[in-house]
Amino acid sequence: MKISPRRRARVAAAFARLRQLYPDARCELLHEGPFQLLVATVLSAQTTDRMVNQVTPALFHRFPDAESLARAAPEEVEPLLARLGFFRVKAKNIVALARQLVEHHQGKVPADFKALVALPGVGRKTANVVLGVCFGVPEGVVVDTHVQRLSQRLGWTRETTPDKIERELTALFPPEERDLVSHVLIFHGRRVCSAQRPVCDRCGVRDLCPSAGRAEHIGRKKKRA
DNA sequence: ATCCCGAGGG
DNA sequence: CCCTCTGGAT
Repeated sequence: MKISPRRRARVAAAFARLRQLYPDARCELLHEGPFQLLVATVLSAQTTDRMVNQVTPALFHRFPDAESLARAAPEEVEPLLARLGFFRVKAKNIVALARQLVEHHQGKVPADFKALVALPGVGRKTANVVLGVCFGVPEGVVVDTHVQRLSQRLGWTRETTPDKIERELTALFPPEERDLVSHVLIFHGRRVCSAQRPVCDRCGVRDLCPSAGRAEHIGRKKKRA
C-alpha cells in the first residue's frame, strides 16, 4: 500500500497530539495475565469495558485459568455473565476457548495471531488486543468501533469496513506504535469524539480534523426521521 | 433510537 | 453482503 509523505505527515501530527492529550492511554480491562485478558476481551464485544470489569473479578476468582474454566459447563458460567450483552454466546465461547487452550496450547495463550483467531470467539480485533497488550506488538492496529469512527472522522481512511481500515492503519504506523494508536483513539473517542454527540469545542485535535464541527455527518448513518 | 474496545454464520 | 446474539447506558 503506497502512502504519500504528505498524508503520512498529516496523520503523524494528529497522532503526536493525541499522545500528548492521553499520556495514560492503555488497556482498561481488568486482568492478570494473557488468559484473563483474552477472556475479558471476548466478553467486551458490544459492551462497555466498565460492564466487563464488573463481572470479571467474580469470574476470575472462580475460574482463574484455562484449566479451571475448561472443566466448567457453560450453564454454570452464564449466571456470572448475566449483566453482559450476548451472555449465552459468550459463556459458550469462553468455555470452548479454555478447552482448546488446554487441548492444543498447554493451557496457555499462544502469542501468535493465526493461532489466536482460530480460537472460538476470537476475531482479528481480540487477537490484536491480546498481542498488543500482553506481547508488545500486535499484528495490526486494533480496530473497534471507536477506532473505526475516529480514523474516518480524522480523515485517516476512507474505508468503511474494519478489515480494510485495519490494513490502512497498519500501513500508516510502525509496529511499535500500533498498540498506542488504538488506545489513544479509544480514549479520545470515549471522552470527546463520541459517536452520537462529539464535543468538537473541547477537542484537542480540532485544528487537524477535517470533520471538526460536522462530525455527526461522518461515521454511521444519520438518524434523520 | 443508537451505541458499547465483535464474532460467527448464512 | 446480510443477520443474530444480548443487556445496559444515554
